[in-house]
Amino acid sequence: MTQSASAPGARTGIVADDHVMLRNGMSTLLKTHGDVETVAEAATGIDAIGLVKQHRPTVLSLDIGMPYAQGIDVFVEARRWSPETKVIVFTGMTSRGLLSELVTAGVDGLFMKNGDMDHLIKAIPLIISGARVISPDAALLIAEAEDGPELTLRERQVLSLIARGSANREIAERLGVSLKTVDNHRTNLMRKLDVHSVAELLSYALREGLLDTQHEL
Amino acid sequence: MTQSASAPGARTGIVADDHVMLRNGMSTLLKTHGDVETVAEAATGIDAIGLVKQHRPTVLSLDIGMPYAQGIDVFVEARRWSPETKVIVFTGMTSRGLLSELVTAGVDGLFMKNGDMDHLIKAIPLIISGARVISPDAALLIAEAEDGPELTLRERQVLSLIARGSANREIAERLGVSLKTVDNHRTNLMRKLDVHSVAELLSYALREGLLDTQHEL
DNA sequence: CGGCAAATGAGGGATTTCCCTTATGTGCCT
DNA sequence: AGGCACATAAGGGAAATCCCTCATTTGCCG
Repeated sequence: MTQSASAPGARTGIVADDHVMLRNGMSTLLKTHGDVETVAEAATGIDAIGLVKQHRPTVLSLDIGMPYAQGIDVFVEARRWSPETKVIVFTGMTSRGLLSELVTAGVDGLFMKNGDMDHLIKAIPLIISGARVISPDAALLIAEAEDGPELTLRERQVLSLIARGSANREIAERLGVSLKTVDNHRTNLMRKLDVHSVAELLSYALREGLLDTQHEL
Repeated sequence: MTQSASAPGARTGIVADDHVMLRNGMSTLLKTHGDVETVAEAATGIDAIGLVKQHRPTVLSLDIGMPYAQGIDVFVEARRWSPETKVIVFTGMTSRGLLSELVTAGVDGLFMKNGDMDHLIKAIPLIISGARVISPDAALLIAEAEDGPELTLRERQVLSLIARGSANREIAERLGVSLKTVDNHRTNLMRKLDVHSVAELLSYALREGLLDTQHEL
């Protein structure tokens, strides 16, 4: 805002995605519609954080489904090290909970990879000038999350460990509580989600992005 | 082969992927490195099959992780309706079994989305002139599959049903066998895969693409 | 302060897994 | 004909699950 806009090279960008082709596409988009020069690319969450720390770019385009460091953590870290960077999340994940968290955490843009590209294109200049834009498809998914069941912190922890293949006893040890307590959390979890087997539980955890499909377990 | 090669517009392509940006990228690549004009795009497996049937293009670029009609079936159908079309699979799926099947089924090119793009770029002209090219990273994954455990038909069926959340009793009914038989298959499955819980079993099924993360269950 | 949600823990019972052994029939390959 | 993989089925026992009820402590909010 203190700088006039059209000076070449004034705006820098970092593009983080594990697919080269998408990084190229996003770079082009940023350049064409936002006059943003991509100065670095990252294929993992950790790299992305490091590069943001180093370059403090105008814009960070971020996929939150990358190997090593995932989900909302990458965004939070990036923001911590460079609060003025506009963060655009462009992702294929459809986890309602995760998208919801991202919005709450304060991303500047949220767009789905399988969505309409026009939304993104039109939003780029707006975001650079300070607006926050959530694409319609993402907004729809988030709206669905509102009326979903709410899990407590402990329940989410237990669910996550179940999903990773731990038995109740292991979970009890890791959380430092009794076997019976874990059993109770498990029961409550299943009641809340209206499921009746580990597999169904897993399916939920998967949808909500509580599991890393590629690397965990 | 009966036509000389460099006439503009002579080569047509169809690009199937559920992400617009990747379709754009692939179209550009095909045009630049293969003189292929993309005549249609598909975002689902069903659409892809329909379009191939209709256009019978020189090249089909295919992601095998799309909604509606998945995996190897899309390739098989495409080949049935247009046997002379060169099919390049460009995917993010890392299922060793699936990749292996694709090669056996006879795809002309196999490349990973998170791999090095140069492999793909260099391969495009080769594939058009009749070569079959499997990228190094895909080849590596397939090699790993060779010394993996082999599951029988029944075991795969049982695994798939377990993964979808069915209890042994349901599986027994659906397959029309005794509860004990399912139990036995389950035991064998776990021994072969060296896992000891449903969650771990699920993890395997997921890695191998036996489950549709997006739409099943 | 009373009410309430969250987390903890236990009792207890029905059901299901998990995993071992043993056994039969079928079909395919040599 | 013999060998072998596959699918089928059963017995049986240890362990884990699923799912009730009940109770205590903590902390927050009006």
